[in-house]
Amino acid sequence: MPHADSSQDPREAGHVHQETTGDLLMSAARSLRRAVWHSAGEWDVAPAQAKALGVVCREAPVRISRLAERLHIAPRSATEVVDHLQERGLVLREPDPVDRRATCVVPTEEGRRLQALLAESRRQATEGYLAVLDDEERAVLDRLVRRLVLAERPERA
Amino acid sequence: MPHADSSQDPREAGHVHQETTGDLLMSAARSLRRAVWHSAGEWDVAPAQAKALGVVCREAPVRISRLAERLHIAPRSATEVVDHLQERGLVLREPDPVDRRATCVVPTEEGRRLQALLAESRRQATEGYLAVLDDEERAVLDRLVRRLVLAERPERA
DNA sequence: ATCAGTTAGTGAGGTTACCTCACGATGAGG
DNA sequence: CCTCATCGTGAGGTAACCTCACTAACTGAT
Repeated sequence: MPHADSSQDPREAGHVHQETTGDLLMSAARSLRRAVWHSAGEWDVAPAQAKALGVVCREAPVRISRLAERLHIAPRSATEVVDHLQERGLVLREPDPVDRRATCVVPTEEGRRLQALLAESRRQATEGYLAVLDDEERAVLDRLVRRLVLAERPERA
Repeated sequence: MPHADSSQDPREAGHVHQETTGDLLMSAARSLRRAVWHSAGEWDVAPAQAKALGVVCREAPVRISRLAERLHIAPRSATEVVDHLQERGLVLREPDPVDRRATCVVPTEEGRRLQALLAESRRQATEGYLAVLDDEERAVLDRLVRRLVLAERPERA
């Protein structure tokens, strides 16, 4: 009845072997996300904000509605993401010159610098996480997960 | 400047090709999570509740503190998860016979039935998502992601 | 038996990150 | 001009987590 010593609990002993490929895929991704999140710890940037900053730097000037699409969130929520980034001096709002209803978001110099640091830390964390696989295995994994992702967005091939 | 027609935006054309293995892994997992979530839509169960119900059914009777460990959340939060499951008649709280401070959570018949349905729907959604890969590719993917996961929990091998 | 330290669950209060609805300003097309 | 649609955001809300504090109960030493 008590679960004081989980390392002796027979119900867990073979747990990894019972996990399906799907479970493992999600588990691996979760671990990678944690590694990436942890690697960016010194800059205190939430994942959603980091992602938004990345979109802004890549697609500037970008409308808030467009940012919402890219982040898969409601436009109202994208407003708040931009609020936070702007508060930190990482982005600016500018009027859209061709449509006065719209607002364009652009990165500041500081925003671009932070984005570059975050991208590098993300790259290193990923590299470290995948280091358990050799070059060929990584190439195979890349091919397989790319297949999965492309199957969902064939128009992007 | 305007992004009205994103399918014509050259900045996105080669996007998938620029994505790293890590990005793709996380993207694939996200899509799988969405597929699983969507497949369970008719039962209106949040992912966290589904996961908790699974733990309760597998390890019953299970203490709330143990459940919190398994869910990687604070015990206080596990209390609320159990509250919600109990409100839906899916689990019951019982006194722990060996420690009067503790509470054990057990599934109801309805809870077990729903868990079985959720597990099957999860299995089917995963199967569907991975169908784009042939048997051998799936086996390779399984092996690779299992390597990644085991590298993190070697004591569970 | 007593006591100090620890454990278990939960009330109280809080935060984050999302959401819907509604609204004013603006644009497109008839 | 008018109707309908678009854009961003104010107002208000929820889910899912958290910390802190507390009471009840347990453990082990004396």
